[in-house]
Amino acid sequence: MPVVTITDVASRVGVSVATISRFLSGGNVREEKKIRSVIQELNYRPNIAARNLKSGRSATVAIIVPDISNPFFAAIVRGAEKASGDSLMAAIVNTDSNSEREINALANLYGRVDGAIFVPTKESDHKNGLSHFGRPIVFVDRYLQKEKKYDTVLADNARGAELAVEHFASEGHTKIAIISGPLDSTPGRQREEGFRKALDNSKIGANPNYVIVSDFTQAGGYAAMNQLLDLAEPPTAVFSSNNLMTYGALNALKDRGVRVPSDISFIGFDDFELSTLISPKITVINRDAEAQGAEAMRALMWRLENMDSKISKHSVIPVNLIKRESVTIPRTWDLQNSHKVKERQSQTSDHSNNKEKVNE
Amino acid sequence: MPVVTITDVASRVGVSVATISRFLSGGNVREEKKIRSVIQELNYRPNIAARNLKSGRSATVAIIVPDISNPFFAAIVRGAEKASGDSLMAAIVNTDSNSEREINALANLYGRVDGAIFVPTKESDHKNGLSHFGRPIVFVDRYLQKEKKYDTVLADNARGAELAVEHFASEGHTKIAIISGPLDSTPGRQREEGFRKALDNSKIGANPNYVIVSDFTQAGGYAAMNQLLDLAEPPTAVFSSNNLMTYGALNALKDRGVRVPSDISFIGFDDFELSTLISPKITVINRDAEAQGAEAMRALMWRLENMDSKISKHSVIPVNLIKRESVTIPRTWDLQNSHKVKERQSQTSDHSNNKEKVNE
DNA sequence: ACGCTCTCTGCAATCGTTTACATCAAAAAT
DNA sequence: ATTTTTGATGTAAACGATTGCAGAGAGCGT
Repeated sequence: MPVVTITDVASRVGVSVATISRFLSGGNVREEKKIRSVIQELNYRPNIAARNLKSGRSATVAIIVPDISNPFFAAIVRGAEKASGDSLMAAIVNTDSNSEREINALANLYGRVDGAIFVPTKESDHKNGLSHFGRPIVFVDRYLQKEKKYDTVLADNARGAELAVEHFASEGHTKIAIISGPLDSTPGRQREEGFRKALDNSKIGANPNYVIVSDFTQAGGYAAMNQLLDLAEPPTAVFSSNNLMTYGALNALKDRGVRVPSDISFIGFDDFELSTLISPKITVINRDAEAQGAEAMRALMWRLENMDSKISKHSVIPVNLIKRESVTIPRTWDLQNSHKVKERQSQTSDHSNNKEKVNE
Repeated sequence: MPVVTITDVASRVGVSVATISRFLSGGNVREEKKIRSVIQELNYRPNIAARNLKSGRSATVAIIVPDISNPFFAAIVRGAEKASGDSLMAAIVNTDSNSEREINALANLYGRVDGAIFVPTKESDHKNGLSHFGRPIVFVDRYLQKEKKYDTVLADNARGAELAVEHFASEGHTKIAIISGPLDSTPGRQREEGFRKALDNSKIGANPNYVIVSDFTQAGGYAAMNQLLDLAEPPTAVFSSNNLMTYGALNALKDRGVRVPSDISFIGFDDFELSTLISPKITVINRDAEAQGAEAMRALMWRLENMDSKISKHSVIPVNLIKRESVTIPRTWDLQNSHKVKERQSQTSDHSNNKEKVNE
């Protein structure tokens, strides 16, 4: 099975290679019909490497995510793929939430793709890997704080946290805790900030004991929830900043025999497949992750067509509250003793060095 | 920022491009040190398209899976990526369990990758997409029955089903049902066959009413479990052929207030993240999916080095039973009435057209 | 001093496309 | 009938790397 090239097709049809090439790129040619049949007959496929070399483009983009098995990232990828249509092929790269692997991926991808959709693990600097990459990058869900020139498609994280707090508050909760993601990741930071800002606005005030900074993993959520339950005055409501920590937190609750929502109310960020299988069904903050991925792909495609544009685009995906069964009013005992929380707050608020960040 | 090519490096160092190229591919050159520093200084990166064109290889392989958000496939991918090391880059392609998208992926990948690890959705024929692809393919977890020449890395599916049946039987169950995957997918077919063979071997015999052929989705599992519960004599033990259907089946059980394991015993194929979060903890048949992915990558890499070898390799990944809390002895009532099942079996066994397949 | 091997070098062809340019026939305008 | 316009075509030069080939020194044995 010899490899068939454009030259073979040309000589078989009896025209020059230029004509075949023009046909391939949609130009008008006289022998269109014959060309079509010869291509079919010889089963000719253009050599992509040659095409890339000449054109300087690969018609491929990368989608770089920390953990593709996380349903949320999977949805982002799906949305992006759908939006890419036939014109572009998407190569998914999994970094296992490992910054080193991110840098590696960018290096490997250099020259192979025309651009990338990137979900970095941390907000901290990527040295100069990005400029070396030298191609458009759209940041989704997370971004690098120091890299202002790149397009971003983020969720309305602060608003999501706010919705959770408001919902808790409307049910009468005052002892509201957050299991936060890492503060050097965009959603972790923004949700934590939103959470505390919302508490301040509602005059409940943030209790630093009720802010546990964890790591977006199931194990982290498990440990964080235990930490909250070990407090002298455990919270009556807990907001978990992502789906994996939600799994862990619920696991901890179950292991300690704490019932949801009668003992403690719970809201998680990001809906998850089994949210309705477990009991009770979990109330969550959600956003359309597929739409977010699609928006990112559109942004990237626009950028590829407008490489020289200096303006950077920043889209925000709305969030919403899905009420299910994991939130109810606090237990009577907690209601009666809620003044204690306020006392405790005023005692502790002075050494709350987290507080500063809220006002940034 | 002009693109810097090998020529720029060569002229800067004061040698020919051939020398630079030889340095790049590890040859001995006199000016090694200077070349290194100039490359650094100019930030030269070889043009991959040019390299691919000349060499005919891309140093990239594709991993094509039906649903990357399924933790099982995610594990396969992770294992494969790990095994690939630095020499190869892996591009993941998601087909959404859609045969058309599979064909499309193969076509798009043509020329872009040196080979592929492929998890097809169905066992039925891929027309001639595979031969058009013209590069090594290793089939993992699933394969195409008509394509004998390709390497495969399958799980010991039949043995897995057998383990489940044996475990049920050892607890005294005789009314054992399977929620099977589609019979035109490898694991679906092999698990169903293993299930029935095991029942036959154990002299319990397969009851066709207890074989529900579903579709490997959560909704399918839900419907299938309901169908089983609607039987005049529901089974006392149910084996679900994959993780997604397990979710659905457990959901159905919960919605109908059927308790596991006191009312019904349950085993699922493939472990899943939340298997210990839900109550009771689910007993499963498991296999090391990462190892399976790694084995596939090794097979592919071997094949790439031995393109002309005519022998095809077929590896089988072992399975094991993870005992947790979802299996116990059947309820007394069922025990007492177990003879009824046998009556029913003999009544229905004559119109069991599924039975034939066992003896294939 | 001679030929021999050994190691490194540059030259130039090559991989399979795309595309600027010139060409040329046919259709349209005069 | 002649000029102009139109549209498709072929020629040939890229794109940026790799590699067979031949040559040039250096080292070494005789």
